[in-house]
Amino acid sequence: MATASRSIIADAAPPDVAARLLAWYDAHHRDLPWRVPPAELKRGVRPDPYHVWLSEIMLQQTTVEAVKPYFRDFLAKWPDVQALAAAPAEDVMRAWAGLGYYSRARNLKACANLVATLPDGFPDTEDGLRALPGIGAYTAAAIAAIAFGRPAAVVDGNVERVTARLFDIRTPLPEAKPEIRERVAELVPADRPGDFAQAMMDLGATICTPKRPRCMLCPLRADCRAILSGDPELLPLKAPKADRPKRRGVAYVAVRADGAVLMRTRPEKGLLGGMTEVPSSGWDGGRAAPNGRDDPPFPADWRRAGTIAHVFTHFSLDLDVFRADVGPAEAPPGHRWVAARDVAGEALPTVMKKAIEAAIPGATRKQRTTANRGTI
DNA sequence: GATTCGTGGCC
DNA sequence: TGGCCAAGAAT
Repeated sequence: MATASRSIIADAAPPDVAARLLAWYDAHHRDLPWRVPPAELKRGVRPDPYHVWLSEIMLQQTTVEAVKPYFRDFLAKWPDVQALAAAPAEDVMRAWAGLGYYSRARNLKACANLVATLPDGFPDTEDGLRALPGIGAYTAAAIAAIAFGRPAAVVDGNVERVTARLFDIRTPLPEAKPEIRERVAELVPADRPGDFAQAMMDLGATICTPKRPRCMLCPLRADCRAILSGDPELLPLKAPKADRPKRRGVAYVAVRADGAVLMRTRPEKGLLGGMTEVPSSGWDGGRAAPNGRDDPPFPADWRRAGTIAHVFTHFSLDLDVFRADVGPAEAPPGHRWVAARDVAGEALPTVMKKAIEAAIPGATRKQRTTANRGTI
């Protein structure tokens, strides 16, 4: 009888799933620097689209804890999109250094430049947002829902996991994405789409976690089909990942008598695009260990300073670091001498900080300077 | 659809 | 230790 009565829409979710999730969110939401909490939202406070956009770009494939200090720093430096648009691109890259996925910073700057010319600022629709650089399907939906109250289906990794478990979807990712998107779209409530999106993500981050989900605390426990028909932790299924090859390279840290370090800027596109590096060999896996005689930026008494290991998304790198102490010299074409006190302020990706630290301990540590000690 | 693109924390 | 994962986008 019960089975017969629900047979027409046998796999539809109960109509009050969103309401129960929102009630949980009201009580258990995370307090985040870029978030307008539900109580304030109900009081009429509107999120700043610039804050929402900036945080969403930073949060792409990046943990909340890693983003927090960068978000605060960016807001302090550039309080609105006009300020960011007016900033030199190099300053933006320097501020982004360490956060990873550096094309995000380039796209961020390009997007700010564009939005600053629009009379109404950020577009308030999913399609309009989707057309901007650095904004894909997820981010467009997230900004549309959170900043503008649009009923968009916001699907990130958290939502994929929660939804796959809620509906016991056993199709592996990424094949299951369209089905998941449809399921989420059916759940989005008309009145609080932004809070719903953030509630799904908070649930995924704190309760419906990848490992050892805390199902006993889950507000959707009664609705979850993975609990009934299996082990929620096993979902979502995922296609096997490509292996991560090992590569090796050589980095050269040339130190002048006054402490200046020889550096250059990487090409705009590709790995670590637009970021600062010390001269180095290619990082091809085929190259045998440091035969480095041919690679140094100029002949000198290069001495091994150590080897650093670094893991990128698609390869692991062992980098042999050589150091040479040299006298006054012209920087080779495409290179520049960076004064000792300015090294820490360069747009150094983490792998380069490691390499420089191996040759000059303490060189990349940020310290007070006369430039920032007295001001502000 | 498959690749490329960082980094740090966790178990 | 090494694999996994994190509010994905661009090509």
